[in-house]
Amino acid sequence: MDHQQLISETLETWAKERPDLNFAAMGIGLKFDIIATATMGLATEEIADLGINLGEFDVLATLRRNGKNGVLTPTEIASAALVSPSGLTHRLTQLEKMGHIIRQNDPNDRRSSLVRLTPQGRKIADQAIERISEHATQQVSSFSADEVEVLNTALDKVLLVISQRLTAP
Amino acid sequence: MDHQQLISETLETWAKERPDLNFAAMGIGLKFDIIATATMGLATEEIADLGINLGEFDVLATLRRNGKNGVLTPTEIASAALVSPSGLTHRLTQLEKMGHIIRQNDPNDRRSSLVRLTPQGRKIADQAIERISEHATQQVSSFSADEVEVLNTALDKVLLVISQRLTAP
DNA sequence: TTCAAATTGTTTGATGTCAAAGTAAATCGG
DNA sequence: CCGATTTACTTTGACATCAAACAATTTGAA
Repeated sequence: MDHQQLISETLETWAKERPDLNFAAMGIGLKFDIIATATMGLATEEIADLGINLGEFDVLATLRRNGKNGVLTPTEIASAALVSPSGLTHRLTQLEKMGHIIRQNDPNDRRSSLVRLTPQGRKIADQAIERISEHATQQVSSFSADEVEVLNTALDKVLLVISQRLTAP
Repeated sequence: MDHQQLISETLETWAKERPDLNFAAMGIGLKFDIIATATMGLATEEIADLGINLGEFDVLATLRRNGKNGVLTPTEIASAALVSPSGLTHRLTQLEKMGHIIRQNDPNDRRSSLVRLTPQGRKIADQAIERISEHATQQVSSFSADEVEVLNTALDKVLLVISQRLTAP
């Protein structure tokens, strides 16, 4: 069964069982979830042969993006990549094994460390971002510029609601 | 840092480092991911005190929705809940421990089994769907009916692209 | 100065998921 | 009718993630 059909059938049967509730908004949430899961799954496949997953790419990308020397502390990476400290430790360990990053001592703060992108890691990051950006572009290639604009605006509005809800629970 | 800001900063720095690539579409993908993750996280919190997570709710909901007797086979549930067979087995085991479902032998096919919602499980499912539908409604409460319509249309279009891409890899 | 509090990164333990192998039973082709 | 294939579910092993506990270090206030 098709995803669209699955969602509409879900909403219809719920409406029949619980006519006292309103399910219109829930459909939007379901769609977000299915779209995000599928999109991330496809992106993961795009870079699988580079030997990294999407989380590891996110770390490389954060280092690659951050300018001249490609050096950041784990704390800086974690907040940019929206990952827990323990999750980041694991990613860094994997990336270091692969030779994509190295961990050095921070001369100014011995609690901390400096994560440095290696030339090899930089190369992988560049290959991955090419594929991922192209894949994303292709995914909305059937949209007009106006439609992309409308979609972005709507997404921004949802993001705003979420940010408010997260900061003021 | 705010999610919106994080995304726009990411896109801007990428554009500076790789002016040869187009990142407009990638921003949409990032937004989908962040929205879906946050939405599912909030929904999980909504039902946490019922003792179930979102995956387990999905199983209860599938049974609850499916009409008169609340009985389905694991295969039927798995395809409706978009979960792997092994993942479903684990969810059913947990739900059975809690007394929300029971597994019975299928008299017609001894390979199969019948998963039945208990009265207690039905009660939990009803409480959960109330909270989740209300939470979803609240999340888009700042949207006009027109805006909801526009958003749904855009999401449907993305879903269509994804379905095509998944069925024809 | 000194010691309590905060910060940084890692370790540990638990969870939820999947892919692949495994077991059991039904079905289908010759 | 019987062996091979398919189907249905479970088990196993691996993985990514998180929260909480931890160790090392810095900061800041008395």
